[in-house]
Amino acid sequence: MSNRERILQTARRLAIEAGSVPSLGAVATASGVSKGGLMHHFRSRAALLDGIAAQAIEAMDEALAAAVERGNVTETWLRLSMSREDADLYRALLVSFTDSGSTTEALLRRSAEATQRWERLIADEVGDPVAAAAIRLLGDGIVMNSVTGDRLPPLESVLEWLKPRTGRN
Amino acid sequence: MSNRERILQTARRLAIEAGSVPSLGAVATASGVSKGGLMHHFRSRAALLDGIAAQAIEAMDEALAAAVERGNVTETWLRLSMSREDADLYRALLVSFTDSGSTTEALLRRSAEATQRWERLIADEVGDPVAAAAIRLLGDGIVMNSVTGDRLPPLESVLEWLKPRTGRN
DNA sequence: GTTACACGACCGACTGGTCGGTCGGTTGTG
DNA sequence: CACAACCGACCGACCAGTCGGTCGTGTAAC
Repeated sequence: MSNRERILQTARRLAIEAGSVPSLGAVATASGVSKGGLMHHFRSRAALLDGIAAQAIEAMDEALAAAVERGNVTETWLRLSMSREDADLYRALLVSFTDSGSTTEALLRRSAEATQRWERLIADEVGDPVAAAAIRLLGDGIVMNSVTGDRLPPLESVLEWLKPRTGRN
Repeated sequence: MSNRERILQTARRLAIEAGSVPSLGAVATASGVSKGGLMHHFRSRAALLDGIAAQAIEAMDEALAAAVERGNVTETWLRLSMSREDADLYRALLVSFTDSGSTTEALLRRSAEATQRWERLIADEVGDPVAAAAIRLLGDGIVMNSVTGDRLPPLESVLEWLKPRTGRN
């Protein structure tokens, strides 16, 4: 594995653990490279965040593409939203974007595009754009709620509740 | 208005504008008090966050209490979630909680309690705990989505979509 | 009625520490 | 030699929290 990849992996893990992407020094140390080494691969903090986000978006794209073939995009979306690890990562990224002034315009745009892509996949499955938007937003809400660790309704009951409103009738 | 109140108001406004609660110095300056003056009223950054959150929670409690009498808790919940100002404030608070190490245990608990309170109000109205949870999470998702400024489906269509799944049948 | 004192509100310089980013230099490989 | 990968000391900005001090007011002793 290249050092660049190792840095990305480590940063991802630290972000999940800490709830936000830690300092560049911390990421460098944990990755086993010097600060200069990190800066060689990522010219700024924004570039690092960008890299982590790109990785996360790609992973979600792949998971949903596989779900399309299985015909359970909605379930996969909600299941991943409930996943501790993924939720933590997405929340950490959101925090890092919002908080620092290091948000790239390009990153925001790519993030918005990914969101639209995923919502379209859901819409293709449930056949109703409003339902698709609601399901996507429901997932985002689930992600955000893991901050306080609230009890969530089990996935099955949510899908059951969703049922009469989805599926091409 | 007391200086304490003025600080709280200013901090709230800055948080909405900035997407996170700014530094104590910035809040102090914008409030027209010195750093020491701010520290006199709020002994730590955590205390300030706590104060802002308490204010926000109280405002939401009042809005929902009024909605109960009007019988439109669900609509009010979603409408406030879509409100630019409220969404920005809640997101800023969430960011500040997650990011810094200054999250109070008490604050997290009070926040979780408020969440439960609101979800119960929704459940009372729609008569289905799963639907209530979904509606609450939907609102949270809407709040989080205003980061990227995605287009949201209009409130009316969401309520329309919700209709067959709510109301005591 | 004035002097003395206590007290809360408020001030702003300062401290200790963190962080993003820079830079001159070294290593290793084609 | 050239060039990319990598190192780590260093810089300046910033930030939360501290501290010694000022000022106005209420209160009580004389």
